[in-house]
Amino acid sequence: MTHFPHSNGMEKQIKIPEATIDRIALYYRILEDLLAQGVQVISSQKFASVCRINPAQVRKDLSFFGEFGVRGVGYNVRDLLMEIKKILVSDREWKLGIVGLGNMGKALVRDENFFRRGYRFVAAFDSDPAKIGQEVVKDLFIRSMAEISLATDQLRIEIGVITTPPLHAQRVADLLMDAGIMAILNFSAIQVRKPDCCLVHNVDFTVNLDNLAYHLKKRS
Amino acid sequence: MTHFPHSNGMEKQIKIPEATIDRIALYYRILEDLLAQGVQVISSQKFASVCRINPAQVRKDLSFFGEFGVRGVGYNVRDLLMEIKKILVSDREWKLGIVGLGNMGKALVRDENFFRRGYRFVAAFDSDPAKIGQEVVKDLFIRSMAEISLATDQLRIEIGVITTPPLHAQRVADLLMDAGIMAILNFSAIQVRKPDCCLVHNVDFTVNLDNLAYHLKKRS
DNA sequence: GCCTGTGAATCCATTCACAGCT
DNA sequence: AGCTGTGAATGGATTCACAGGC
Repeated sequence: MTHFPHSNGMEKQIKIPEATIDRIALYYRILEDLLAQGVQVISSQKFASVCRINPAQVRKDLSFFGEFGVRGVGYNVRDLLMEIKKILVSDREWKLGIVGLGNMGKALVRDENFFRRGYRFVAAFDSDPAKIGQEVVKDLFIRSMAEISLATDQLRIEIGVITTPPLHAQRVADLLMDAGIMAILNFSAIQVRKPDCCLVHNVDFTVNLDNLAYHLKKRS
Repeated sequence: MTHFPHSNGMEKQIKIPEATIDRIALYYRILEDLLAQGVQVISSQKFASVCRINPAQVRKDLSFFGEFGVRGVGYNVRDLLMEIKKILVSDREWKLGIVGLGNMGKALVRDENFFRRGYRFVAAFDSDPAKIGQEVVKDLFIRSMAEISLATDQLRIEIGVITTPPLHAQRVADLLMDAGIMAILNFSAIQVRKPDCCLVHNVDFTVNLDNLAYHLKKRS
């Protein structure tokens, strides 16, 4: 939750809002587009209008991490992209292990967005004996659940992705955490119990739909 | 953003936090579990500990919509479930149309969670001529993009789901909005431009991964 | 005694507004 | 003149703490 701004070591720690991290990830994606379009320099004003947020928000978000702009000018798109890459630790690959190769699991490992952003599925596990040994995508063979512990260690898996039915999810999460994994992206519709040291993000699209439905109804 | 609490009409409008709506959706899922486990009554204290949030938060969230508990006792699980069902408008079906039947699109229409929560995919569209006519799931045949407008109207589609590549996403969103759709769940990695009247939720798992990666790094 | 419902207090995030640099 | 970086002000959301009811 805290950070040494400007990376020169000894200042007081500053709390960085969680929302800022997520927006920075968004900025990264939009800066990529701008660069592809040949934009070299952009003001917080213009950039914010592309992102559909407040210009001061952009400047404040970036200011948590350093001073990346030029007064009177704006931000160099390529440079800012590189800075954000460092902030988000997107300047290296992250190794993922996925458990549960049903429709959703398969869709995720085949989704090239993960690869493009530096996320590599290096292992896949399923409890269905019929699936074990299947090559779900080039060079990725489905392993048994019993292999989770060893493979996590040997392949240095850093983030676990759970796409099993809810009933198995807690057991799978425990296996992953026992194997030393500190971060989990959980697509199963349960709240995973976990120690404070482990990070878990839950993804449930039907919650998004409930939210949309609520607002649709309210407007009508 | 506003609501008439207790549903008797003429009180001043109260702003309901967006986060409250999302938590209410979470409560709904957890109450289903509790009911399945045979729990009949639960205090905000116990319920909050299951949800891993603050008890006052639970009570405050619910209080925006009415008084559902009994002082000195707690909340009746079945009754609260029914009340939340009404709040979230989960007491009826919602019709979805999906555009883009790649890996992710197919995984979504085959995911039984949507069905269980009352969300029905009633139409599927893709631009690939080879896919048109395919039965992607029982009774759901892929249509051409040209049919979006007519089908949306005839089938009374209420929410659009976009699972196309980013390049097509804006065009698809425009088609859906032109056809009168007021809510979109967008899985493509772009920020959709839209009028204020239309609701759009963006889903990008790689943003979740970026967030996890950031925190993993910071801790190490 | 126990637990809900809620105003008040606190905490956090966003936006304003301007000093400071180019 | 133009735009960043940031303290101060505002606006929201969460939590506290207790009055009120079972």
